[in-house]
Amino acid sequence: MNRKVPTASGTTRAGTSSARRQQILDTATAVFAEKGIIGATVRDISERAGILSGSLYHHFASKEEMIIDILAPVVQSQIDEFDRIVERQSDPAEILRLVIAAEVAQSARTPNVARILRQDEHQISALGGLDEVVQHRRAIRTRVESVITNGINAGQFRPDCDPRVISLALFDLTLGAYRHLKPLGRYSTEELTKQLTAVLLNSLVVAENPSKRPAR
Amino acid sequence: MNRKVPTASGTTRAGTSSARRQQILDTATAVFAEKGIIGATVRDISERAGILSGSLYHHFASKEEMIIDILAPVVQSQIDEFDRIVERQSDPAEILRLVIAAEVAQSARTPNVARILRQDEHQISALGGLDEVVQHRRAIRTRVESVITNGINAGQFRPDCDPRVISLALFDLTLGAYRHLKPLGRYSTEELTKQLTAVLLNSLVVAENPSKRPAR
Amino acid sequence: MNRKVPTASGTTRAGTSSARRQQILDTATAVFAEKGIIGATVRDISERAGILSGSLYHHFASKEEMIIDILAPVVQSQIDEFDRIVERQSDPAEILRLVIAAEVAQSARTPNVARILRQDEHQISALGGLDEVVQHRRAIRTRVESVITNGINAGQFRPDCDPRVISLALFDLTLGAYRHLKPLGRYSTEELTKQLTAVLLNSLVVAENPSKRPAR
Amino acid sequence: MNRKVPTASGTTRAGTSSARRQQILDTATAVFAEKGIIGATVRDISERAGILSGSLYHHFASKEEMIIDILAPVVQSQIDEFDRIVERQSDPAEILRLVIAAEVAQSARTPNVARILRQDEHQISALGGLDEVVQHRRAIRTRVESVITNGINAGQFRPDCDPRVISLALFDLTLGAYRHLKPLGRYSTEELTKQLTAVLLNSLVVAENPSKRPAR
DNA sequence: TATGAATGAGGTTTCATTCAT
DNA sequence: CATGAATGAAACCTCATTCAT
Repeated sequence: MNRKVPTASGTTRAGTSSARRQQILDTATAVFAEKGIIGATVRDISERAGILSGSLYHHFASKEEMIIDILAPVVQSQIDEFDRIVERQSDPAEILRLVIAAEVAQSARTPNVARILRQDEHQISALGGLDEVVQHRRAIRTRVESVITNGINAGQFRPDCDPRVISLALFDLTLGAYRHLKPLGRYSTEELTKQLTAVLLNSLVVAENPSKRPAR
Repeated sequence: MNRKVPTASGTTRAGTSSARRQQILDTATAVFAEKGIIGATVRDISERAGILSGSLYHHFASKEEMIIDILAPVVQSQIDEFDRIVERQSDPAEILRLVIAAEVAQSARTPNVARILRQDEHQISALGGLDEVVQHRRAIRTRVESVITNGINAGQFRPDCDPRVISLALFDLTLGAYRHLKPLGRYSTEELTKQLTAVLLNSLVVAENPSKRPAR
Repeated sequence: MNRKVPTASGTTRAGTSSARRQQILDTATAVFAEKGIIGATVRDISERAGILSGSLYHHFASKEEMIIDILAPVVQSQIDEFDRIVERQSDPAEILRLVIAAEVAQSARTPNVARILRQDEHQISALGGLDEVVQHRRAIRTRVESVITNGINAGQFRPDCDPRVISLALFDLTLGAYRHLKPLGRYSTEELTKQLTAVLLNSLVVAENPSKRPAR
Repeated sequence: MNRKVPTASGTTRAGTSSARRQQILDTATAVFAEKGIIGATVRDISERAGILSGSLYHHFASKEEMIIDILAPVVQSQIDEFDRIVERQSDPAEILRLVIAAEVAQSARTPNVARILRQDEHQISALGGLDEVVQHRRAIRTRVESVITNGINAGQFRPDCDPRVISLALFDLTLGAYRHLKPLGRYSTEELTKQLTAVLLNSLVVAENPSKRPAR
């Protein structure tokens, strides 16, 4: 029981990770995205999963556990991705470019989770038991700030840009990416990445000479 | 906060706009901002207002009415402001600059409302009875999109920028402005406006020649 | 609001101590005694009180609070009584006599509470939030043990009596007193006290001479 | 524990008395004693038995059947023992002495069952299907009362002792015996029997002359 | 206007029990 | 015999709202 299933992260918890469980989790993700973490009732989820509400508790200890199991792997993978990026790259501009690409890709892969993270930021903070998730997200933001600061100190980024403002902007914009992406929107991941990279980096990188304008 | 706007709609019902009513509304705004529209209970608000929960209903017909009375005037004033701007200005870049400034100023004036609009976007859409507010906000966004399209058509903005992306980005960033502003943050309204204008316009405006780079 | 009503102890809590509250509390005491702390549902209580189950929560924060508010004053008064006794008396036999009388009197005054304390000892220990009550009861028992030990050391009580056994016996018997008392049973408080005193003290007191046999 | 008594009734249904069944029953007894009949869930028991909760129902038709199968044999053996005693003895004092000894011995043999009988008296009465057990226990008490009455009528016991009080006291004290017994407590069965006999009989037997005091 | 009691619908959760595999 | 998924009733509790005083 509870063999470590590759849930895209090491977040396997109490509940068994059966196929049914994952199926319910997917349903729940959609419902949470549609109605919000609080607005979505356990009955909403169970009905859509073709189950009685009490039966959910065979798979999950609580509504909160469902939410954690939905969000934690994604946030963890964001951190992992970030780690991989800064491991391979040292150029601040390049790092930011890759971070934006990664975040947009994540939004494309798990749009419902992105929507939840964006819409229910408040409830997530207040939920208790999601402290880990919240802290992880804060951790990434802080590290992106550092990257920007490094870029400024290296003379590569404009000194009049506040790293905190830019960092928050980066996540504000990439988190909302799901609104533009297929199938709902008209953009592919790559095209949207280009757009957002342009918005965020053009304002940041010092234009040494016209031929080297960073984003097109 | 919340100068007596014509209430933007016929939503004013039972309660006349007494001083007490406004005082409760201010308290409610703070509580909604802190706990979210759903998370904040009528009792939370009444306790903070030094009143019993039942007594709130002498001033407001429902929790929903409170929310409407909090949000509608602000959103209406955003529209009015926008109207005033496009009335006086025709240059797209200049319009965007002024819109950004206006939005940031609004965030500075009513930070709690900004926080509510940002955090509870979802509940606001789903609440029913706030359709007006929701439509107003959508209306502004559409009109900003038009302005950007005009700029592109006029050759002033880059053709590879999607007006919808930029428009959403503009509101994403300005709505979150309250996080940087005093008294919580370190920025004055003007300084933050400069930062955000840089982020948004640098990527947009065609750099005809170096001496004309739009934002510093 | 919440003026300190003389609840027979200092246990006034969050909920207002209105007349209605006390009335509900009395009803609840009867229901708890009949069906047991767990067996009695919030609906059982509210129905008998002529109220909807949700309305109980206007008066009490939780079922647990009800239980605490029922038990704590009685247990506290037991402690107070015990304090008063040992203040005035130093003779161990006399103390025990008075303790037995006090416990029986308590059982007569609040038979339902006695029944709850006796029947739901287990749930009370496990409930959490009743630690105070549980510890109080344990405290009295320990102090009665000391009194018995003193009696033994003074040569007044038989040395082959275990204070712990006698102490537990004393509370076992007096707690069950409500079963014999009017109106349910056939005994008055005084008569039953006599009976139980006989049972407990005859075995304890060293019979110095026939004319001084302790209980009749 | 629980020698294969003829089950005292026709309650044995689905499960044959396999070794596994008895093993689960022992586990259940411990859990019921620890958490109480209601507090102990079927899952608690099954977990401790290393089984899934649903699988319990291959051995028992219901939770109630488990309880019956735990309690009935013990209560039945108490009755049998009592029968054996009154068969051989006619002296009321001697009968009581032997009854006390038998009850304490039972408490020593099956302390968990004793604890259940003592703690969950209420739930047992209310459970339905345990009527037999309840009636058995009541039957013994009534018969002990008769013995005491006989003793009074014979001039052997004090006339001012109420048989009902003494009878209840006897079972109150012996049922609680498990609290004093090894391995938890410090007493052997014999020593505790002596103590309790002293408490109960000293108050009862008419002291004809000092040399004949009944209990030491 | 304010109070305080009450409503009633609905929320999350628990748990004994059933049953196909 | 055991599993694991599911059931369904019922438990405790929340909360926006109403209303007599």
